[in-house]
Amino acid sequence: MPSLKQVADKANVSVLTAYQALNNLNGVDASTRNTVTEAAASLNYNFNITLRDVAAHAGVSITTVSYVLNKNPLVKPTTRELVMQAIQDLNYHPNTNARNLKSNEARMIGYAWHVMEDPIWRAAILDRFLYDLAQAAESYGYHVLIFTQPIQPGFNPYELLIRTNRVDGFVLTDTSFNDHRIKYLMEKKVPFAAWGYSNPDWSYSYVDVDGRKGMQLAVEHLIKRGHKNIAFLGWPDGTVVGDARKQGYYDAMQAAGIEPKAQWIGYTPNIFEYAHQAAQQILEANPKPTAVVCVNDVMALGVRHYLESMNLEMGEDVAVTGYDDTPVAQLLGLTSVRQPVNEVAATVVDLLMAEIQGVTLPKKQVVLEPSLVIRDSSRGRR
Amino acid sequence: MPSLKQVADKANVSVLTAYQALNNLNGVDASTRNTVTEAAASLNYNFNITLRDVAAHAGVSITTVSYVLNKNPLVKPTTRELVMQAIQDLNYHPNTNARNLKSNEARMIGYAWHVMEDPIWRAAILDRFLYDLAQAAESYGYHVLIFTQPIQPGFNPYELLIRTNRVDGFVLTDTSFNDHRIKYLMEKKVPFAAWGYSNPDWSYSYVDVDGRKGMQLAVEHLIKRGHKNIAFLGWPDGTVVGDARKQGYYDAMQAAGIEPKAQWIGYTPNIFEYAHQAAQQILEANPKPTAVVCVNDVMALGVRHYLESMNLEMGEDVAVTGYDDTPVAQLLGLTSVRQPVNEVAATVVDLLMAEIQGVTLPKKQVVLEPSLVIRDSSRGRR
DNA sequence: CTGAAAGCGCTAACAG
DNA sequence: CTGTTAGCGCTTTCAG
Repeated sequence: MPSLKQVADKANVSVLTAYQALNNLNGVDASTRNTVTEAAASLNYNFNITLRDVAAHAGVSITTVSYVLNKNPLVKPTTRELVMQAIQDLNYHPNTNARNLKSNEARMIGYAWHVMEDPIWRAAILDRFLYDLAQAAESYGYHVLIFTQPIQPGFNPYELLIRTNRVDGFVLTDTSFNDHRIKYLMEKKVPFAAWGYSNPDWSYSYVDVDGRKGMQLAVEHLIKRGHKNIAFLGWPDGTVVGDARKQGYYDAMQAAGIEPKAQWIGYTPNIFEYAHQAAQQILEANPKPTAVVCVNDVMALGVRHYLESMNLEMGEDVAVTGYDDTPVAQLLGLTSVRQPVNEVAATVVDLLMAEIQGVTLPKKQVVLEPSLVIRDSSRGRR
Repeated sequence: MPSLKQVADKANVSVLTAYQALNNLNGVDASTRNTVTEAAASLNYNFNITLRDVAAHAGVSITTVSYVLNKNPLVKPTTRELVMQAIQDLNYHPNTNARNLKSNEARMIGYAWHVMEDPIWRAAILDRFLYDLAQAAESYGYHVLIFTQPIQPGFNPYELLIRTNRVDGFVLTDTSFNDHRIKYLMEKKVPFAAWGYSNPDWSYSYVDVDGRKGMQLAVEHLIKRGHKNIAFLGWPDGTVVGDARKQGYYDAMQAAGIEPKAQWIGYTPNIFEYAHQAAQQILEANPKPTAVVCVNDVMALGVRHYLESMNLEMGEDVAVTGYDDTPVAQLLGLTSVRQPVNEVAATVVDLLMAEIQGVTLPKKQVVLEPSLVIRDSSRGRR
């Protein structure tokens, strides 16, 4: 309840002096400091600088201060200056909770990630994407709240966060077909935007990186290098991401007039060791592939591992490409398809902000193009 | 301003019916739904369920509801049940902003990470640590707010977040000697806890993983495998982390009565390519090392790369160990020192919570032990 | 252009 | 054991 002004009055000094005394700044003599400290203690003052304090120090009403903070153009420039100075003097920062309570918002977006079985991609996405996401959010005056998604039936962290006004909306990644999170959020009309595509008949805000195109780039690159017997190592059918990438392989092969042999196609779960085994099968095919495009970097590393065990060299004996351009790809010289993560993050936040503000965008589905990063693993002799 | 009760009264129905009507739940006939919707519209009702609504529906005062929410034991069990039911009926969730405004807290901890030059460690820490951090925070009813640290003089995100009541404290990682963030936070008495040690004469809450011990484990393991000529590849002196690890190398060598030759010691910045070059120098020493312990996994991969270029095999021809047990280490079979990331995160949050609550812990510096994960890179013949 | 005042949704004396 | 009430710090009509 007590304001800085009351403390100042009680100590018989100015608001500014009271502030300086309480914050151990110089320019206040010891006895004054003492008087002020006692006054503060007797009033049970809590040291929070509020609008009221700034107003008292500037000699204006709190309304005026609020207007200055919110850049309301009605304020006379001289008054504005006065208030700005007072804000500086007292090092005032508005209380977010109060502001949010009043405006009924959180200026916060929620993001949770899955614990996936792919360590390197999981790591890569978190690093680059999360950073870019935070930055994009900050450009809107928002922040990112991260949370975990416990596997507990009857407990929905998304519902909890939105209903308690903790966040204004969500960003999703690693979407799947019939994604239950998307379903829930659409049903409840909760603002969200996703990185990734889900069901063709669901209309929600998302940005997608064209996986078909990415794989085409890889295959075309190999063809240009003289390869014809190009194998594909992917995941079992049914994942949105994997299926799109596989389609890209077929499309590029067809466009080049090459008939992919059935033995060139391998499917395994996204596990390094399995990829090793699958690589063996594929590379024993007849005609023998001279190149393998993989659905992601983990799989490509599995292939590399198999080649090593056979005393063959990736890039020399068999060309290999990965997908996602994880840090490992860079370290090991693996050609890989790179997604424009920065742009994805920025776009996803743009889409989410539109949702939060209730703005209807003409196009709330954005498809971005991946690019191919060529390294030694696809540079060797044909 | 209008409460659900007012809407209900105007439509001449119960609070519960009004709620059901407005949320398109079943059990309400179309005409009632219409009446309620109109009443809501005419009152400009905002669809937020508040304490007041729950109280009205349960037929008690808002205090009682608040007591139930805060598990105040004064409430009679029957009343409690009644209120719980009302909360259920209306799917009520308390507004965090209001609660935080009242209690002057944020129930949020801030975490920013550096953009470092080490991609795989950066990725690794974010993945494991951030997840564990979020989980630990959630166990206290807190959440993690992530932010970036722009390199702009005159702009201090830490100050901004704490002064605006966005967060109650911070978690730091990647601490350095004379860390300016720690200095600032200590000066301003802002609650924080760090993963990592800084200046010996600064007394702040931190958890540290004993780097000296970790390196000792690696060296002892190699000695047990029969190695004597063990080289060390580290960073230039002056980093808290690097120096501790180097000390561990010397200590373990000395304990085994081995005199490390000067040519066995290499220093380079934390860059893959440099590590490759340094490895060459070290391995041309006389007597020639049969093993190299590295200050982290990136350096170890640099060594591995050099070996490959010489047609030598890591683990077969030269034993190599890394540090940090990043995902890549796992994929490539690199023996590495693992930090108990989960425990670090949990402890750091424990320490931070004590700071926030103003509790003085008997021991606010915690040192945890690393462990050695043995893989093929150190298994081969001596 | 500036000020007075109502109130966002909640907590916690204080009084019954 | 429960209700009344005064704010937390801010925004924003509505008067001046």
